[in-house]
Amino acid sequence: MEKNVNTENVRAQMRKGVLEYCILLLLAKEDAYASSIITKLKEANMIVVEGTLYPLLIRQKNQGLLQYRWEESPQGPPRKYYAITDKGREQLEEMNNAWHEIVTTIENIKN
Amino acid sequence: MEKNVNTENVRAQMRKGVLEYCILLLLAKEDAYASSIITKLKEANMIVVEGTLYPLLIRQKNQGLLQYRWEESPQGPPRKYYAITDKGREQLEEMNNAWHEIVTTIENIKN
DNA sequence: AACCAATACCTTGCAAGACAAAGTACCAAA
DNA sequence: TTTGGTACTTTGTCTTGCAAGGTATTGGTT
Repeated sequence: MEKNVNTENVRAQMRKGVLEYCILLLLAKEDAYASSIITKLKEANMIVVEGTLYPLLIRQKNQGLLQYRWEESPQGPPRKYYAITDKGREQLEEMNNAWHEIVTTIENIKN
Repeated sequence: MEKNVNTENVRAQMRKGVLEYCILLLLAKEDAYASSIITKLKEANMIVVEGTLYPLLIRQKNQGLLQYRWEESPQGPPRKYYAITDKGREQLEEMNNAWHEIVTTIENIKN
C-alpha cells in the first residue's frame, strides 16, 4: 500500500512538467471543454483535477495560446470550448522540440 | 530573442519533473558530490543550479534514498560524496517505470 | 603573515504551480 | 421546488525551483 502512494508521487511529479504540453497536444487535434479534457487525459493515464486544469487553461488563454467560445450543452450549463491559436501552435512546436530533447537527454544519462 | 526566453521556459518546465530522476540515474552509476553532479547534468543538457540541487539532495537523503560521506579534495574544501541506497534503487525502479509510462502516454496522445 | 582565487557547501526569500476542498450556476426531470 | 447531474471558478496550503548572498577550506602569491 505504502508503495502505491509512493508510486503515485513519482508519477505525479513527472506529469507536472508535461501537463501544458498535453493540453496543447489535445487541443491541436480538436476543440474541447475542460471537463472533456479531464476525461481524455484520464483515459490516457494522465490524471488531472479541476483545480489544476482550470487555472492552467486560463493561463494559456492569457498567453494567447488558446481562445474559447461558449457553446450550449445538450444537458446542463453551457460549455467553454477551447481552441488552439496560431501562437499556440508555435508554442506546441517548441514543446515538441523540448520534449524530444528531454527524452534524448534521459537516454544519454542512462547511457 | 523573445523566442529564446520562451524556449528556455518551456524546457525548464519539462526538466522539473525529471530532475530527481536524473540525480538517481547518475548516482546509480557512481558516487558523486554536488558540484560534479551539476557539471555532469550541464554536459547532458539538463541545467541545474546550486540553489536547486542542494535542497534536493538533502531531501532525497532525508527520504533515505541517498547517503553521503566526506572525502578530502585534492584542492579546496572536502567534498560530500553522495551514494544511492537500496531504498534509492527501489525508488529508481519506480521512476524508470513512471518515465516509461509518461513517454508512452505522450505517444498515445499524439497518436 | 596577509591576501587572493578557486572550490565547495548552505541558506534565505520569492514566485509559480499542483491540488484538495468548497463554492457558484445552469438545466431538466421527478 | 427540489434533486441530481453537469460545468465552471476560487481559496488556501504546500512543494519546489531559483536568484542571490553567505560561509568555509585550501594552495599559491606577494
